[in-house]
Amino acid sequence: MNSPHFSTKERILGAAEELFARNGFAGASLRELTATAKVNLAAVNYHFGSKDNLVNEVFRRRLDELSAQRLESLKIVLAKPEPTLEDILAAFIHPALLLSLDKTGGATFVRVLARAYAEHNERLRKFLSENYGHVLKEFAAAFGAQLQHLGKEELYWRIDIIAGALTYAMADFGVIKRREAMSEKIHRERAAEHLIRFAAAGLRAE
Amino acid sequence: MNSPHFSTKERILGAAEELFARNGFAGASLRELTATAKVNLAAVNYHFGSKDNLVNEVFRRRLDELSAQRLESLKIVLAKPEPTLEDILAAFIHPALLLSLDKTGGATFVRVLARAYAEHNERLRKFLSENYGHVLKEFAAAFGAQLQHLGKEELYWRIDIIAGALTYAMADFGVIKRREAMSEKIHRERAAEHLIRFAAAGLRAE
DNA sequence: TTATGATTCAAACGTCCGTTTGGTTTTGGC
DNA sequence: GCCAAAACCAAACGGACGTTTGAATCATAA
Repeated sequence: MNSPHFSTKERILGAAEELFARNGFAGASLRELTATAKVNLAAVNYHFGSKDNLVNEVFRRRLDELSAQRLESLKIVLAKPEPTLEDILAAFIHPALLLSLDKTGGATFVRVLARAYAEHNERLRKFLSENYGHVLKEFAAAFGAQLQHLGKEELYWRIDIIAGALTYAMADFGVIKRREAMSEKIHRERAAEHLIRFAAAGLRAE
Repeated sequence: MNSPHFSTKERILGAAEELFARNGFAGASLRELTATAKVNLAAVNYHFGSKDNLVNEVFRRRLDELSAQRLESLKIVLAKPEPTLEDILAAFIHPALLLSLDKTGGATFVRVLARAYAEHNERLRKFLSENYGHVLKEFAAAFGAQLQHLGKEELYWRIDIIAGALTYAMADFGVIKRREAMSEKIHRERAAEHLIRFAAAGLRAE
């Protein structure tokens, strides 16, 4: 991860992902972070301007790709003659599943994402909303076309809850440890399937 | 909440619950906390020994009652001739639902609980496991009696996931704001119903 | 080779943190 | 009303924090 052939910026981002996942944004200090990344303490402010902005960039690095994959999957699904709710949900969930199974930090990042949810951090929310809000909007439109009886707000927060449940499910939470890394993939795929069924029922409710 | 007729300890616990929910454990400083509670800075260390221990006591105050209610509900359910998985799940989930609807800080506490999940804090986990692990154990035994084909570990982490999903669902997460406080109660009750169905299916799976 | 901009570095900045101290005030039993 | 214990308080402690500085080092194009 932090091998010397990675650039300083990349080593910082990698270490930040690890430490933010383990200790939270406030709990991870730049001193520990730069020590982990094997860079000078001043490097974070030199390359990223501030710790706050480093947090943003940690998200940007992963969410740019995740959002692109979601939108691409959505586009494919909507091209079908009669796309189902489950199809649209899969377009949203499967890219996150792939990310959580990624071996180069993606799994760690999913935990960072879950932290962001728990933190209710206003500054971070604004950043995420400004930069990735359009993805939620496109999915909301796709769901809305299938659920015309639902109000716009109602629809939005249902999608939001699904995003939260997904994040949580992928983030390896809980008190008890898993048995083997082997079944991790299968477990996550199962979780995604359950989630899709659950979310589809939730969306159709009322 | 922090009216003068509450004791210093109670005012500290109330303010701690609020600030831990809003800023996290590391993010909430004792200076802001004691200012909110309108007590002297030294009062936290005088009454609770340390900030870490204050965190423990915030949990103890609510979880003692929550655990007792869960165990009582479980006892009643197991006295029935043929208790279903849904019955047992309801015994676990309904007390948390009641807590989340409580108007004197319970709703805030549920968010603190969700933070604890996200934090992966080893010290806090140990405290929760030592003090409330027996509740999970009793429920695991009840579920196990109905699901004898499941391995013990498998069963445990399924329960754990349910606890996580419940916590998340009750914690008011998500990016989008709710419409009215009025429908809050109904929404939560619906969420609990969905959760019970979802969890029952998850437990029966495979 | 030299000049220039980008990068790294050790050191220090001021601020805020959790905690401790020592003294003052309040409380409750006699 | 007295006194010991409990509670409260202002002030200070050392340490860790994010950030800034200015000089040293590196890379690279002229």
